[in-house]
Amino acid sequence: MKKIDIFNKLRTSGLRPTKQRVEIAKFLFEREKTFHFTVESLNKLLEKKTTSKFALATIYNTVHAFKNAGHLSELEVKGNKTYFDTNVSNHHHFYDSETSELIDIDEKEVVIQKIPKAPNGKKIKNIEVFINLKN
Amino acid sequence: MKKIDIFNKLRTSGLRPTKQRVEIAKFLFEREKTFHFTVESLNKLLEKKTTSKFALATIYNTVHAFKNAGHLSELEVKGNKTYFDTNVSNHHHFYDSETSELIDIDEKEVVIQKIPKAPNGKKIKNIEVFINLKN
DNA sequence: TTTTCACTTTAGAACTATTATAAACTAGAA
DNA sequence: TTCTAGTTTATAATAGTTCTAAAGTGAAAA
Ligand SMILES: [Mn+2]
Ligand SMILES: [Mn+2]
Ligand SMILES: [Zn+2]
Ligand SMILES: [Zn+2]
Repeated sequence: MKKIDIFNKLRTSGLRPTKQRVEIAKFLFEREKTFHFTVESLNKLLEKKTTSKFALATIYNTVHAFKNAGHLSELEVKGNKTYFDTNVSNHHHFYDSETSELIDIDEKEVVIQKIPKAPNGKKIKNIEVFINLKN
Repeated sequence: MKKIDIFNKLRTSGLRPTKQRVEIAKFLFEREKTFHFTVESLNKLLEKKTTSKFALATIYNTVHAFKNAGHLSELEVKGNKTYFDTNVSNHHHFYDSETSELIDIDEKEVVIQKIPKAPNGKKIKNIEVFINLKN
């Protein structure tokens, strides 16, 4: 994803392409593989990989703006920190609780044969499968 | 589960059956259906349903002691609070994010036909399925 | 261009969930 | 009954996140 695309991505989301947002967007979205992170881990990586520095509040603001724009999704992971995912399609995860490492599983790699029907007047929105790993 | 059983459950877990532990254990374990809760919700319910009062730290201590003893499991739910589950067997959940309500699904109610193999030298510990609901 | 201003960033305060501390209390062995 | 390790408790400390309001800035309008 090139700079012009980052600009468009931000603009079409109603987000002004500020210096900070562009740099964080490049870091998050210009990569081949899915990236799973917490605000803390993102902050550390940005400190390491870029010369600019960002207020922690800006990282929170930006990550939430991207999430609200549909460019990031939030993950359910044990512990008190919020995890984010650059893969916003329906997909599943391997999870290694010892290393807190998450690995994407494409939706098509998991086939479910049988599930119970949704309770009362509710419908199924989506299904998430976590495969917990050990050594 | 009767009082004597609560006493045994605590004793055999190496936990002294104190007034507080017995009362919390009765509240958590003397019920037909699975109970999903946060420390905050448990605290409020204990205030309402019992005459004794408990220091918040005691509720944290007790819940963690029960978890370490294998009487409670921890759940992965979006948000910053830690959820606990009185069902410690492998099972799945319906989840309604609007009400934060969790409903148990027995392991046998979900049949998975195909999953990818675990990465590198790792093995699959268990599989958790979350069925997200909408109205 | 320059001006203007709504939007954004920022440092720090505030807030919320959780854990640590250490003094007072207590279950239960002796 | 005495004794003590284990437990409870109030409170402080910590960690993750959100709020606040002042300073800065992108970009539309003049
Ligand atoms: Mn979490
Ligand atoms: Mn959580
Ligand atoms: Zn993912
Ligand atoms: Zn459950």
